[in-house]
Amino acid sequence: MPYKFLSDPIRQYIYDKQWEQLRPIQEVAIGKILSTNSNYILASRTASGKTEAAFLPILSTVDFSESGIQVLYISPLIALINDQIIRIEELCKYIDIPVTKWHGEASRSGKDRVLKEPRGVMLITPESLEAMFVTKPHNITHLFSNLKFVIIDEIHLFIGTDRGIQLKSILSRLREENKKTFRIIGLSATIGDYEEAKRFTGDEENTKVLLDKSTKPMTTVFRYFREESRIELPSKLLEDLYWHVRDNKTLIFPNSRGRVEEISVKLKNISKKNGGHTNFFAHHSAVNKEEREFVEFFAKNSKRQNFSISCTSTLELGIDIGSVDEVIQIDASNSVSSLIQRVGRSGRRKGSCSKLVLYATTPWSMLQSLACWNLHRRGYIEPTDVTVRPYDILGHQALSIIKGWHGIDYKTLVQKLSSNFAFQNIQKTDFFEIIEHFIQEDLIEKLGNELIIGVKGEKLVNSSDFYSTFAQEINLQAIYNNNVIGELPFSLQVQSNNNLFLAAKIWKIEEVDLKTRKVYVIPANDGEKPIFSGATVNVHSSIHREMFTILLSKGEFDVLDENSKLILEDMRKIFSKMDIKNPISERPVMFSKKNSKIYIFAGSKITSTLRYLLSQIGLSASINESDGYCSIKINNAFSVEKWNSILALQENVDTLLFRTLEEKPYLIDVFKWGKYLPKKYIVSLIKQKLYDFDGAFDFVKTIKLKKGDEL
DNA sequence: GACCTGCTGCGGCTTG
Repeated sequence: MPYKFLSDPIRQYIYDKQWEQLRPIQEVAIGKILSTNSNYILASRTASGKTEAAFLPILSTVDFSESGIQVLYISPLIALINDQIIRIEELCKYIDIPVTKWHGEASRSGKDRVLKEPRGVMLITPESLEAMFVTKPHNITHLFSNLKFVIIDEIHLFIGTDRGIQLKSILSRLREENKKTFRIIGLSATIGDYEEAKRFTGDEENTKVLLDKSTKPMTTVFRYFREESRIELPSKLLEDLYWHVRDNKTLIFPNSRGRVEEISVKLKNISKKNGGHTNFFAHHSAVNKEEREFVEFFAKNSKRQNFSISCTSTLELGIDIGSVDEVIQIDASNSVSSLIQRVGRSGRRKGSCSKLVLYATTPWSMLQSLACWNLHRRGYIEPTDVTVRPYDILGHQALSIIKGWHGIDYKTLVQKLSSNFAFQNIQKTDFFEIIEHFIQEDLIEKLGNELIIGVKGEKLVNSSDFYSTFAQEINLQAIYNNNVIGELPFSLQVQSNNNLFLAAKIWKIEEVDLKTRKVYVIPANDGEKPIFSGATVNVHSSIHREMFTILLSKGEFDVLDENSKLILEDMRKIFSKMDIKNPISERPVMFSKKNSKIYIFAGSKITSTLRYLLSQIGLSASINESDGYCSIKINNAFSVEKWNSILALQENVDTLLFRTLEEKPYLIDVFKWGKYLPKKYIVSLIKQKLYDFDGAFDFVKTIKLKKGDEL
């Protein structure tokens, strides 16, 4: 019984909380964290008590009479820090240690207090740590040279991503500041690749995964309403949805900000006609922050009142909005991980179960939704793509180190970069090449053996934009009566006298001021959803493969409504004619004298790589939206010879990409920190991040194309 | 088809 190994004050906390027993992940984590010196990844479902599983043993074992911050909690979101600090402060009262939040919106006074007397626990974002390394490196030593534990919340968001590589580098730099090693505890409900998660600590050997695979019972319903137009949702779907949400607390996830607005405004209108409540909200990145916080507050504190929040992934993570009765997904989620996080927002109360409603408006979206749900049911979570050689973040961190040190010896910099575990797969010769290029480009200046920030580099490192790995989207601010409602993108839609939805309300645009990037609006009664533009969607190969498998199998799904069943039956009928015996090694191809269509079912990355390769052998190829992005259409006759000739490109991929970069120089803008690198590293980043050439060539080599129907 | 996340320093202002 690990409970007895906890310190007295922590046991008192548990007693006062009237917990009858510890959760499974807590039992295991307490035992392991207290009895070993390993790093741990705590993987268990949402609302299973992971935060306490980490903090209870850590607060039991750390000697807080020593000076310095000893426990550092790192979160990807400010909102999460603001929620967690309440729970953590309550816990820390029992051992009488201070808890400080440190992020861009945290108070100056709290920061000043902890700088005067560094002690206890700190909650921080990766960017705030980066900023401290760049502008106040003495504070890093002052605060963090006696760290015992680093806790990383929602660690799946960091694994393999740019932001995660930056955090890895920061952890590596923190290790340098500490004579004794600190331990790392990562928390997540959706880890798809445990080996990669272990590598995140920089000490794979000494990192263990504590996994609680148990799930909450979940009820699922599929609903199908065929789309009537490309722009608006079917009115019958909205009617059906309304009767579903009116007497519940619900979250609705429609995958795009425009749809979020459409749904919240239209549901509110339907509710008005039927005399229902008016608590229909919109929550996404372009809704003003105060409004979003109001919506979160409303959800958390509404005991009796029902509500319906239409939202994007802003409400996917652990921000505390309490529990909702039902989670509704409109058209398929693009990952299993995302679906799990969303479902986890319902049924959080003890004894209740998660309720999920999956609406679809096209056959392919229904199929993708079914595939995600089926993979989740089998306990599968897709791994995230990992950038193995992150040259761009390397360049960024080189600038960060030089700036923080106010100049550094050339050799010392290379030594620091090559011992940094975030860059362990990058060759030493590449460090030199990148630094030399930065010197040529005036990002770095060389004075003898000393490197300082160059003229052009100063502009970069002195901007607040330097601390993050992701780019800021530039929008227009929508203003009514001196209040900011939210943001609208630059588009033809944003013109005087146009009416648009924003923040679940309808507005008429009175004036657009492009200079100050402001749009002045007044309330209106009718309008349309705003059009936002976004990044490319990345659907993992496992989802496409599962879709194909479902199409070729005969298994029935009780969760489908009658319409969905008929749709699936129709799709299966078409594919049954294609003579595919093995969904793993065969794909259908359909062609006529003029056109052809190849079903890929191998994920977005391989599909777009194949499309690129086909265009490079002179074929006009496009990814087919009407097949759920699972097929490629070619405006030429198909021949096996042509298809196989793709393989001849295998040795020339770099040359092709160099040429593409020349033709389309704007492509490098995709990489916020990559655009300053020598061309060959940009080409490498394209290969690592945008495409999957190995996967594509492997597809051509191993997949047998079988002739299906004529087009 | 089209998610999300973060931020210093400084000048200049107001307020106690």
